[in-house]
This record gives sequence, structure tokens and C-alpha cells, in this order.
Amino acid sequence: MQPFTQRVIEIISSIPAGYVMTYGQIAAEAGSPRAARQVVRILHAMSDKHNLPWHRVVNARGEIAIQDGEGRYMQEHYLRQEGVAVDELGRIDLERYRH
DNA sequence: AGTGTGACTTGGG
DNA sequence: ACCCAAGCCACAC
Repeated sequence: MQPFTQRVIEIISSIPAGYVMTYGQIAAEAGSPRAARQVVRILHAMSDKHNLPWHRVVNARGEIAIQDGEGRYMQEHYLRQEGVAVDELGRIDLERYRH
């Protein structure tokens, strides 16, 4: 496991229920501000086996990044379940919910 | 050593 | 507020 990957996993694990972080924000915290896309790949590879709260990660505009489908539906569902307001287009108020 | 991979980001219009 | 084009980068192969 590489250091950057390790840090990203730790950071995502640390997001409290009811809050969200953006890909870029996580990359920056992990020490590489422009590696947002790498965060995506890590989620793809690690979300299940590390039991990560992947649904608490959204893009810089405060939108759910996943395309319509099962994953998209699950993310909206989890977030609302944790008290995060998600509109019908999958948008979230970052001012309010950013961690 | 070179190439492909993305659930991204940013800047401009 | 929306759309697009161009950057960006750690990692696997």
C-alpha cells in the first residue's frame, strides 16, 4: 500500500456521518491537491474491502458524481439516511455539509 | 520507461 | 448557472 493511498483511506474513514468531502479536498488533505482523479480510482478499488463510507464523497460542485444507476441511488439513500439534504438532481449544500 | 485509467477540477465564455 | 477544453496525477501493467 502506497502512502498516498493509505492517507486517502484514512481520511475518508474519518468523515463523520452527516458530512461530506470533495475528491479534491481529500486529495489535498492527503498531500497532493491535484490528485482528485486518483482518489476516484482508490474508491473503485478499495471501497468494499476497507469498509469505507464512499457515499460521503462528492464532487467540487456538491453533486453526486456517480451516473444514474444502482450506485447513484444507494449514495442518495445513505446520505439522506444520515440527515444530509440531497435534492432531486443529487445536489448537496457544501456550505452546510462540508467536513 | 511508456501507457492507460478515471465517481475530478478549474478557468473561460 | 451551464457547458467545454485542457490539465492533472498516483498506480497498475
